[in-house]
Amino acid sequence: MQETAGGRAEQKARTREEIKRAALRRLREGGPGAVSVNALGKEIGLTGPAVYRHFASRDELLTELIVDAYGDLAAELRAAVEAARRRSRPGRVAALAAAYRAWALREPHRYRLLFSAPLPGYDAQSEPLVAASQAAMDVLVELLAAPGPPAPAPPRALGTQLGGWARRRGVGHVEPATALQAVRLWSRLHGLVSLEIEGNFASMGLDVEALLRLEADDVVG
Amino acid sequence: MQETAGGRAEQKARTREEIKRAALRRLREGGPGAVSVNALGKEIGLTGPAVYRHFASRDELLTELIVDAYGDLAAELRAAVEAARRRSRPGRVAALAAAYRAWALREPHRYRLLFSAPLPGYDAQSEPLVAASQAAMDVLVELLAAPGPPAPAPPRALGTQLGGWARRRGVGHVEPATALQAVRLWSRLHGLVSLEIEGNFASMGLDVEALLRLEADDVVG
DNA sequence: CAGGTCAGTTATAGGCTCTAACTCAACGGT
DNA sequence: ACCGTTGAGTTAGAGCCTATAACTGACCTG
Repeated sequence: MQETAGGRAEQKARTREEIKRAALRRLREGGPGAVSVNALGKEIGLTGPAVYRHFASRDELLTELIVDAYGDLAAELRAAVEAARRRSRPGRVAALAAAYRAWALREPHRYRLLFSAPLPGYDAQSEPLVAASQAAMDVLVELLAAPGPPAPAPPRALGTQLGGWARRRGVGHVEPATALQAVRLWSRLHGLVSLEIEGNFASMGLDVEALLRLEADDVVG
Repeated sequence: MQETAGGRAEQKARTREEIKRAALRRLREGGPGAVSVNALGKEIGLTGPAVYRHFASRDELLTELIVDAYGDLAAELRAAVEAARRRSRPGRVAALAAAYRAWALREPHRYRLLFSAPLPGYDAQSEPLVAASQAAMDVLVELLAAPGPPAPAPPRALGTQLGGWARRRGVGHVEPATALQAVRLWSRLHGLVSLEIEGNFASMGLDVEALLRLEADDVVG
């Protein structure tokens, strides 16, 4: 052991990462069912139970994978928006949409992890998960909150709800109309991309990219 | 045994149904992970292996649950459209959207079964599954193909793809523009409803019904 | 250098899917 | 009316899985 330098803490961190890498590998190759604690241990030269020194349970490990995935997705979206910063507002939204889809197509196993509860009594409402998810949502909100043509006002009741949400989240300056755009964009992205990933468009020979652009453009007007 | 009349075939059919009912019960109460062949058997007074006389594998059982669920959903949508037959076209679309959401909220465990692969190497592309899924999609297409204001034409390439799809499916009379509306409606419904079911709107206090109406109106309006 | 900490081990409990081998009641042909 | 076949049920067991318990031995600290 101790091929690389570092004390116990560093070694432990390295092993944790190694386990997570193995988990992602197996997730990619065999789906969530293939991510078994025993198999992960074996894959990195440990026995099964040893893994429990690093993760309290399989749930904890998967939760961490989910949080990481949200982080990666958010970073990718942020980068795409940044790269398109010279383009028009609709152009930036289209760039974000394309990046969203590209990430999901590149890592469908991780995208699935985010949006379909992989566990028996899994709690998607747990603190860190909600936080991670909202961090990704923030990218959309920020982009849409940038100066641009005024968004159509939401119906009265929805407007109140969206305003309340923005206030509770500490972004009270965001207009309800903008928040509505963000929600619409998010749900449209997710709808199209998740259907595509699960193969529901496979038999249709559709250019989902074009469809996505259509839907994204329609959100920002 | 043999409380009710019937020969071996009828008895067998009854037991199959009983197993499926137990599976739905456990699915509702404990998620996909709780649908174990052993537990199902016990629940209806059999040993675990006996269940394999009726279903070749757990996969086969789940596949049948999925096909049934698609059927139920399609029937419900059809009924909603029928009940709203006196209303305007947008009114009928709104009714369908509401019915879609209502079904999903009433049976989230079954909705999840439809749209998130619950199994290791599950094949969502298998013949019966695709057929069942398209039967549900047909309800949307039929509704939108009914006489109404002309839908905006899709971009050239998308139009070609949608036309080809309609032709291959034997509904060549359906305009590409109509097919596009169906796909947009479908993906928007799924996006909103699946996010709602997974709790992603929970912290937002949103009236998803209103949001859904907005999105549906936007497709036909 | 003594003592504690902790990552690893083996053994084990209890669950799962699914197969094998067997039993025995009901059905159908003669 | 009998008797062979069918088939729905049984128990036993292989080979996975998650997770815990008890133990070992290397490292770090005082």
